[in-house]
Amino acid sequence: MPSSCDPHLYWFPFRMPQPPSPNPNADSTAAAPPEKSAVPSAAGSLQQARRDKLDRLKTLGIDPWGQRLDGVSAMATVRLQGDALDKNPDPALSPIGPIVRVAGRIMLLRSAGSLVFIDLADRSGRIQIMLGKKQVGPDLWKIVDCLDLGDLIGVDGRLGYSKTGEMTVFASGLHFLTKSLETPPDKFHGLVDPELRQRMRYLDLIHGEGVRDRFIARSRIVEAVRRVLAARNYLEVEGPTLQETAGGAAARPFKTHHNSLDMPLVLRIALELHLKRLLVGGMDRVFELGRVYRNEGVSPRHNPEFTMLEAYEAYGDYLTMIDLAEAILVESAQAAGTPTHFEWLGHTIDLTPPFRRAKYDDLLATVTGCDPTDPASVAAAARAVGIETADRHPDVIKSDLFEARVEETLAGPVFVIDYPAAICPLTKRKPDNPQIAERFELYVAGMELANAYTELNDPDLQEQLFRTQLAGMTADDSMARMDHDFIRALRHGMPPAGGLGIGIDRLVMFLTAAASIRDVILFPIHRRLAEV
RNA sequence: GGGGCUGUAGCUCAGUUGGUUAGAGCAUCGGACUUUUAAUCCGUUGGUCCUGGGUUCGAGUCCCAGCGGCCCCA
Repeated sequence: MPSSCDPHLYWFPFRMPQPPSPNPNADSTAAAPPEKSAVPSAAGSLQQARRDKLDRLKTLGIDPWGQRLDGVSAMATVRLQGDALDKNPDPALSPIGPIVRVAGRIMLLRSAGSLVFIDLADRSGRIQIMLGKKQVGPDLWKIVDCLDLGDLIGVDGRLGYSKTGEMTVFASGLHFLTKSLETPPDKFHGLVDPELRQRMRYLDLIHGEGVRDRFIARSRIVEAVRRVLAARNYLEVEGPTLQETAGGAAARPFKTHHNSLDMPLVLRIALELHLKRLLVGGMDRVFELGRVYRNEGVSPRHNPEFTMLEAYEAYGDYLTMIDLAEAILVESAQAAGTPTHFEWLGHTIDLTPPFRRAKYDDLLATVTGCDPTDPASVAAAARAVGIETADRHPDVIKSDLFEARVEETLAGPVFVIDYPAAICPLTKRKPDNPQIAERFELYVAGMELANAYTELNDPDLQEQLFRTQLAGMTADDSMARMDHDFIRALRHGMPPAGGLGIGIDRLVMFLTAAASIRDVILFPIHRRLAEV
């Protein structure tokens, strides 16, 4: 696995979905506290063997749960040192390198008589350790006898190359750090069952190829997002996640309750309305990177909690935010090590800026052949693909048609600009055409990645649009719930502004070529396990 | 909500037309080996075949229901 040894390579090719795998009960068995069962089971005897070694360590005066160990070098650093050495395979001349100290988890363990080879892993990579009975002496050798796959150890030794040319730390010192009492997954296949991988992410991170690197990439991407915004003098803020009214998006909220205030609350579904209040408050350029919660279905592209970036810039508009979105994408891609050209979800992606820009109506006309300015023509095209048109707003029909026909054609990245106004209740209309809203969405591989507006700052129009949206809808389904305090804030004067939202999980999916949002969320939601 | 696939040892997987006591690799335990690379070789241990019904002389296998998982569609 050269990839996990290279601290600068975070990008991994699309991982094919693995076939489902057996044994949903294994998880609950493993999660249960160890029981001394009268009936010997495989799990029980495997655990017992490890507990026996734990006891042997105690007898030897070794703390099986370890202590602080200073001066540990990362595997990647040690490998760079090793690369600079003479790769002399002659055992008489090797090792010749510096003495290093490494620490990590035992991934592979090969015993050849009184010689033991270990593959030791930390976050940055792996390195081979050689322990010789003669070299470490009888006392340390008793500890070597107690080692299992999965244990954590520290090793002092000279860096060099084995007879077969493998970079190796030839151990002279051994620090036992932590005993592992559970059997690790198959050392070659690792954890395959996607459910087990997600429920036991800690194992997936240890054994799954590219898994850890993908989450490292996620961290680098978030760093890059903050870097781009900080460079533009944006201020990072934190709005409330507990709210009285869930506004800023069309989604059902999770409901909760505050005990001492005896007050029903909902979890936020968007960051928008509070960030705009901050524009009123003179914060001028603000962003929040935060979790939002939507009480909706689960799919390869949806998790009930996910991470959003929203950024608002006073005195800008949606075209300001196009530049910002493109900068964020380009910088993030560099940070994640994403190649400029790659395949994702069946689409060929070219990340070379500037990204294509296309008008909503033009795309609709090209793909469907209808006249987007003529509601009758749009409705006819919609009915042709089975969309209900009776008693529905023309813009809603247009939006459904766009989703049905155009989205899947957008390999992207492409900025779709100028949306039908009626589906954009928080967006400023074009000065010369109130039917068109100053909005863009960024599409890649048929998926919405970013969404931005010239923000509506007319309090009377905003209130009217809230009421229009509310009419004929249940509160749960409303696109925009009435938020009187927000309207009052607008009456105090919100500067003209551009606003941008990016789904961070989808951004990470895109830049690491993940097929499912569950591959980029460490602990995605799961059904509860059946009672055993 | 509809459809398809799927659940067997700690992990990864076989399991024939329904037929004796359910198998393999890894892992475990015991043995050999001071240069191994998923080490190898010899031996060993380990099972609520997801759960509950049903059909049958006989069910891991067929039927029904349920609980999970993956995918597609809405």
